[in-house]
Amino acid sequence: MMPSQNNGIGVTTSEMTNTNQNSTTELTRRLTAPSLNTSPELSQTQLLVQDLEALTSMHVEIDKLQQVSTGQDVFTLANSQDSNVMVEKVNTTTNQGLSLASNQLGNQTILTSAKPVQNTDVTKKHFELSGSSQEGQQLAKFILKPGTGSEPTQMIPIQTLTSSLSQSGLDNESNQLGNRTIQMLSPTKLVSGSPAKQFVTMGNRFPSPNKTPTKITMIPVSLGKSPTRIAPAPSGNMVAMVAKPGVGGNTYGASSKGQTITMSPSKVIIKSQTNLQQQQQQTQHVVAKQISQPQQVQLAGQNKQMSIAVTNPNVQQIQVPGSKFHYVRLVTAPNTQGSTTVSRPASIAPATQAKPIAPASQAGQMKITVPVSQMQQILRPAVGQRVLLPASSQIQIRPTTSMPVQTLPQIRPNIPGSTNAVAGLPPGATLISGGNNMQGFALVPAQYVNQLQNQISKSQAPKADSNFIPITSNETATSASARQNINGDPSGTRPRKPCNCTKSQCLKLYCDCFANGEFCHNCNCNNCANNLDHETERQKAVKQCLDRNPQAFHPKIGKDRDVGSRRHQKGCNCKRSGCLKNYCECYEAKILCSQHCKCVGCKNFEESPDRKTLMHLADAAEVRVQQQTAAKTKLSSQIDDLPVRPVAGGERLPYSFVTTEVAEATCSCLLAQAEEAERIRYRDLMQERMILEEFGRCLVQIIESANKTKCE
DNA sequence: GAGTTTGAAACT
DNA sequence: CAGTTTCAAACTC
Repeated sequence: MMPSQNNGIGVTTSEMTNTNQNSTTELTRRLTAPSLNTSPELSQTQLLVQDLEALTSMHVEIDKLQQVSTGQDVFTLANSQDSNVMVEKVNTTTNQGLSLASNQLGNQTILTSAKPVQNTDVTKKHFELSGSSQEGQQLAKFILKPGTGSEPTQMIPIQTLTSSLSQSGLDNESNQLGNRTIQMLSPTKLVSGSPAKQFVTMGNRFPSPNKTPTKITMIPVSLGKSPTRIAPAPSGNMVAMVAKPGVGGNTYGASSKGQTITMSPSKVIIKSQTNLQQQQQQTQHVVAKQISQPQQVQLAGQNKQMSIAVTNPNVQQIQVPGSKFHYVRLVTAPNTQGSTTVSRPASIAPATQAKPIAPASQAGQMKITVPVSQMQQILRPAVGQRVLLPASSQIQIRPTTSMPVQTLPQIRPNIPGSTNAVAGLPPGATLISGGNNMQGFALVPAQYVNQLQNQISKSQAPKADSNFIPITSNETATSASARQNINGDPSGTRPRKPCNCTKSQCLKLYCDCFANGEFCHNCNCNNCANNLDHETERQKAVKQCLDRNPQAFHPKIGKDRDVGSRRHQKGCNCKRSGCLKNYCECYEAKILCSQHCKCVGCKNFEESPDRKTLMHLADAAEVRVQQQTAAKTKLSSQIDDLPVRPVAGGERLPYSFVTTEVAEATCSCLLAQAEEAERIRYRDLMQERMILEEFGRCLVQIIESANKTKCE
């Protein structure tokens, strides 16, 4: 956690080395002064830019800035007579007219230049910003303060602001990872005082899609080491705010005339109203558990769609004891290209646009649509942490290793009009009804998101639709495959067996569901608390288990590093089963006992005759099952092909041909074949095969004679 | 389906 | 850490 004194970039005002230090210092002084926002001079547009990468690639316009802040809240963006500010691409060669902070400390880089651009529109102020950054490093954040008239526009590094935050009593946590810094504000700040204090009105310009991913936040926020961003709002009087998450916090907020959205990795609060004061009363929560890095939040104007863009799926789940929510830590995406540059979605599209937010090249995006007008229907109070997911895509979700709290093995699509569509939805899922826009959507626990994104990115992102806002996913939850199914199904696709717990509330490792990090679903358990409705208890239980054994949720069957084969990590302790029954975890996992086992009378070793016998039996049984399955399939297909003959009063069904006589004749044939196979002393398998083949021939005969009958 | 056996998990 | 108890799955009848 970066101390607030460090101001996020480790640069103090006195360290600035720009050419207009005096004016910068003066502005800094004003900013940090109690009368900061009441200063007429400061009632000018100020833009806080999170990092240089954003600056060098973004194109953001903020218009209709209003006086939204008073007092010491440095997040307030004061109104300006120049109602617009535009930040454009860096141009290091034409630095002029701005007071700049320039410094570099450690791996932190700050903006080095900015200049106003010739205004073509007198209502707008343009700036060109420049700076240097080291890839993947902390970047500076600035306040842009456009001058009026001949007064030079000033730029102040964000550390000044940060410092002010601390002084103003806000919870101010910052952290950095890679090139991201996020500061946290107390959530109480979100709702206390004049609402106007806390919001920034933003315009409806958006970064060009073909530019580098934009990272502009009105207020940078950090959750742990995770970067989080809020994008400028697209239209209307947008208000953006970010606050600290936590039991009440770390909330990213944005608001427009009709809506206020506060968003965090674990919680999204959406308010819908026309009055900011009413907002506080009408807050509803969309709790996004394990949501994948909500880096960008966008809001359209009233009656328009709210957009939530979430990028970078690298999420670590954070278990917070006693917390109602599952928190996530957002971590830097592993860079597979050897570069430290963190790739980001290239654009932030206006929610009002009828175009997809992200470029088409951004495969793997998950799209979320939340028509504001239906928000009340969609968002429920924080019963659980959920995120709105499109249920129309084929989704399979698998448990991940790193997440003790996990998901169901499968989410089936919600096909509009299908009554079965809801059957496969996970616990906590909420079907969306109502407007057309919501068709095919369901609210599901957000911890499914990782896996969901994983799947989506593997297959295909849903087609671009103006009704959707993408949640980009450029990396998948890789831990999913790590958990091996102890039943020998590493794919995890096999449906999990329902548990039958009666006393443990499914909150102990006795419960397979819980032990596998899954919610109970379609189980036969009593008094189950392994679900979203008992999150607190569940969290406690998870913590308890982890306290007892940090590896409690790790797969029991792993790979032996030396041998490279699967083995039980702890080994079994069997005493009476000889490790040849499913009581034995090794045997159950179809692996041999190892030196780690403390079993007595073990027969589960390579050369064990008992084991070999069992294996043969098991193999034979398996083959038998396969053959039966194949025969059934073949038979059913032949029956399907069997033509039906119309009879008086209706159609004659195929089985009408299989009379008692025919059945008896068939049995005779089969018996004869069995005797023949026995006489030849074929192995059991072969005998079965011969009989089945004979049965097939009988069937063919039946079918042929039926056809003849039909033709006659 | 009820009752028994078994071994992992939980507890002391 | 060892002994005991609890628990739910596996197994038997």
